[in-house]
Amino acid sequence: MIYQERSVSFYCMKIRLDRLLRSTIDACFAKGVLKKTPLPDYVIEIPNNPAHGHFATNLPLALASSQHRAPREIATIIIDHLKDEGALLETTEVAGPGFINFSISPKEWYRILSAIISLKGDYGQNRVKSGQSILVEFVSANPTGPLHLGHGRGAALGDTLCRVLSFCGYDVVREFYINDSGQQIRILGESIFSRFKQMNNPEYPFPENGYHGDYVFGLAKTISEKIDLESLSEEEAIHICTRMGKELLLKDIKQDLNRFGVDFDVWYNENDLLSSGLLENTLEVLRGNGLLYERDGALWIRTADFGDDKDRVIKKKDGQFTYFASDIAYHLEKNNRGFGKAIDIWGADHHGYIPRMKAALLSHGIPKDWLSVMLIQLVKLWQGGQEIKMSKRAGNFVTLQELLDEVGVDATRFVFLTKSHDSQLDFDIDLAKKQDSDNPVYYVQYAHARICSIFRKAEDAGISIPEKPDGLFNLLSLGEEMALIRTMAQFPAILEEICKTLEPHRLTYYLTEVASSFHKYFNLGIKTPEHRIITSEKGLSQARLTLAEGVRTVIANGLRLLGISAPQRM
RNA sequence: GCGCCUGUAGCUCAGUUGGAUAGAGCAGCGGACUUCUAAUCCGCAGGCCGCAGGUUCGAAUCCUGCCAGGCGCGCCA
Repeated sequence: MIYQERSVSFYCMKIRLDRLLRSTIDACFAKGVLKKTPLPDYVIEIPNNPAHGHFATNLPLALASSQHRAPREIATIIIDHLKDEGALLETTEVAGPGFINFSISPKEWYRILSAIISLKGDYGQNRVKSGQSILVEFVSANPTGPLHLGHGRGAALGDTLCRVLSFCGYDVVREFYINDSGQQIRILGESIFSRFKQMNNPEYPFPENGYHGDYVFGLAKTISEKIDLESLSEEEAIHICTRMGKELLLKDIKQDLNRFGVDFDVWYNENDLLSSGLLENTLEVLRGNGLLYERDGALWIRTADFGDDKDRVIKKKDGQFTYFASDIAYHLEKNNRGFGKAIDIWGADHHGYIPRMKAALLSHGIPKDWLSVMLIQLVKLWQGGQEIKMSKRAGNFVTLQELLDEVGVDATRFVFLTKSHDSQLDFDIDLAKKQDSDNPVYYVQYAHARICSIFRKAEDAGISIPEKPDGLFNLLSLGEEMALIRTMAQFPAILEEICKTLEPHRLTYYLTEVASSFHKYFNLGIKTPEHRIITSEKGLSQARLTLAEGVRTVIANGLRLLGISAPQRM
């Protein structure tokens, strides 16, 4: 068995079903009841409509054209030849245009509940990817201002992706690249210095592309209190402002991220890249491979040979390197560190850089799919019914910090993770502020708190989950109970899918579904006391408590991966 | 002009590898608390899945062409 049953029981179920189908087809070929043809593409899926069973396959439909027979007829043949020796199935039926619907025997579902209970915090893990190393670079905000909404979205997305990847067995390194050299950071220094001069001379000119945010005044004040800037030459003073401004901002950035529940393993300085000679080395290698040439006084790299639209300048006429130059060196360095895969999370406005980056890597023999770039679309901010246009340079933007003050970490993370990173996100401040009971995050958290409350009640009543509850599971016979188990069973598959598609937002939707399924079940007990979790029958209560414990486990594990708290009371 | 992303209910968005009757939240209307927590549940209403073709047993999903919005296409950072 390839998969460890304890960690991926749901997949296991699907794999067993698939194996059963394949051996049945083989048997049909051997008996001559079906023509021997190559197996077509087909799926085994969970039908939308619960009346269609737990799993359905379109195999008969897919076989129809090569068999030259009606799909329903083929479906009947397959069903007639099924040899379900492991007693996996409860029912099978031909349905619709030629699907086969399967329902799995309750015994199999109980085994999954049993696994959840014993795995606890580990449920959902799988170790298939054990050892595969992966570098995730995200946020990477320039230390020229505080983090804003867009960074928050990237942080939430990257962090949760990393949590899921490592839970699924990848060896993950989280990295923040600090653009701490170059023109932008220089302008920061000039802006701070100008604000300092303006304290005494309001007429002192402000740099044309300077940073207008209020925080620059604060930096000027802080720095000038520590250093006597007047005693220095202007050049020296600007240098100090640049260095200290960057450090102070970086400290704030780290603090904000930490508060947001996001931590990095590596803070990589662009300066180190330059001072260590890595950039120079990279250029030499490129030159050695004949990938560089001079034109119009600048140095160019032949990215067009590797899929880019055109060649790119790597060193400007004035002798300065472009950002692209250090980005190439940086990504080659990532590759040299031996990662099996790299993921970059960028703002969508950088999408034009993907082909040139991949071209540069490919020119070194690094395949295009080694690097995956996830683009984050814009976050638009709404307040008072209209959009607030934000610009970092103009200094008019809402910071992550302000957002967290207003909305809180849990709700902010949840909102960011409900949308696909591919679609723009409208963040309505008014709504976010007033949201306390309507916020979807509370819906999920409430399910957790509710279960905790039931356990407190159970304790008072002297009921607890027995050491080995498995024997009681056949008391779980309500449709809602079985549906709950089936939903819980999908958790590992959801996580696996997130790793494959790099779409963490699936997790928020899934958890909402689990919570919904539980709330529905809970509400049965309001009208019908015998459907409560804690009933007059001890065995039944214990079985239902075990089920509730499973739900609590799934929600807690899921919220942990989202970086959201799972409160005991609300 | 070229490229990338998006277009699904009044609003914000999900929708698995192409599957059966396209979903959720909010907003609207009507119900359910002598409870295990009503931050919940149930029901009603709401849709030309941007438009037009094509592929096939079958399309929101894949292909082509349009339309609309966003973002890119620098020896800017």
